[in-house]
Amino acid sequence: MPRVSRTQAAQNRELTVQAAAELFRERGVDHVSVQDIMAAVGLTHGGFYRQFDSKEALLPEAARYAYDSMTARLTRLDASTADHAAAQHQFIQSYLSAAHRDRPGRGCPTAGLIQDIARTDSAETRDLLTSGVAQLGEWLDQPGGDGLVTACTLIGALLVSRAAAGSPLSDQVLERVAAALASPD
Amino acid sequence: MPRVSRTQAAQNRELTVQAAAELFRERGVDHVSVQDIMAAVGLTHGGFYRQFDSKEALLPEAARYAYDSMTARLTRLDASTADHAAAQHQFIQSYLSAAHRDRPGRGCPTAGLIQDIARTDSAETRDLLTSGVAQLGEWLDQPGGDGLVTACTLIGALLVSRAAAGSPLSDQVLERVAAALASPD
DNA sequence: CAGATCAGATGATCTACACCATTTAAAATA
DNA sequence: TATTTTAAATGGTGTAGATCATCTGATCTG
Repeated sequence: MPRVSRTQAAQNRELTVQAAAELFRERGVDHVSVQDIMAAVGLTHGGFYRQFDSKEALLPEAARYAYDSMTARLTRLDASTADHAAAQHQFIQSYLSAAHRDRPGRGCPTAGLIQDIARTDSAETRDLLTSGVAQLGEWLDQPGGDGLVTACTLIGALLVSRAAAGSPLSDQVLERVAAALASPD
Repeated sequence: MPRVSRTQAAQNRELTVQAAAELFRERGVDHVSVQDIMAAVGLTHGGFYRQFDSKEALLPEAARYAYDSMTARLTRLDASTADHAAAQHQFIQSYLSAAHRDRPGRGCPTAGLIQDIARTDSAETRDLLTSGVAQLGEWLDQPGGDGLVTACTLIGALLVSRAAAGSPLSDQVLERVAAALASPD
């Protein structure tokens, strides 16, 4: 059924970006077809190219959406906890949870998109990762240690845990990194 | 020119695995064609399927080769330094170097293959990563801190640095993580 | 050294997908 | 309501690349 209201069309576009943001993080850009994305929204692949220039052009938009979600999450955490240190602690706990490991689609944009961003030509997309990591690093900063280093540790641990999924090491990594980040060293 | 001596054929097979190990780490399995691999060895794509069942089947062999190289490197480092702590220090320095960032093809197998291994169905391949990370973690162990955590930090930092290549953050990450791992905290 | 073997070359097939030209009809507008 | 827009569907086209059937001739075996 062709033609939908303007607002509906705009919403469809928005939903397409969101679906891409989820699927890209889950499977990686290469393992998601335009059909997959459109099917996730309940549309057919044909209309895609009226809204976007190419599948590649969707990556920056998807990345922006994912990073915006992360920023919103950090803000929400600060609002709902006693102090920033408590927010940091809670973030680290959930970042290193099995749930986060097993659900990359709604998880950390950096962890989910890092490889696709590493090989994209789009400077815009690369900038999104760069500022996202910098922002997270600052948010994680604390008297005792460099937040940027903490961010790298979290990202590395999550990626290793995902790649090792199924083996005992996968859980061990999450536990031991959480323990190390909790103790003052 | 068809038909080559047995030893030549065996060497060709070996070279194919090595080329795949390099190309896979550089570009990721999806961005390397069977032709690319065979061309790197100086052969045509046709003969590939006499030696290997599929491109997928090459991943475990390539991963094994890459991890063996890493193990050899660690052993060599221990042999060429005063004590293990010195070897660890030197490893960390070179791991976090711009050269390592810019040359994934010969670099850390975990950093290079982590996404492809995360997606593969091959338990054998996943086991290679698992034991590789565990081994590196033990090798990096020290009185002050958990080597597995250090390994995650290194891997995360390298991946972030690669994805951010070109921006100042890319160098910053390497420097600040190196500084953090050098100081006792 | 004759016959069997098989590494590697050639060329083709088959599939998956990105991308696009065209159509349709509902919504927007006048 | 008549006209104009345009979102989305349909149905391709073109290409890349994995896989394989077949051929060739050098190497290996007896």
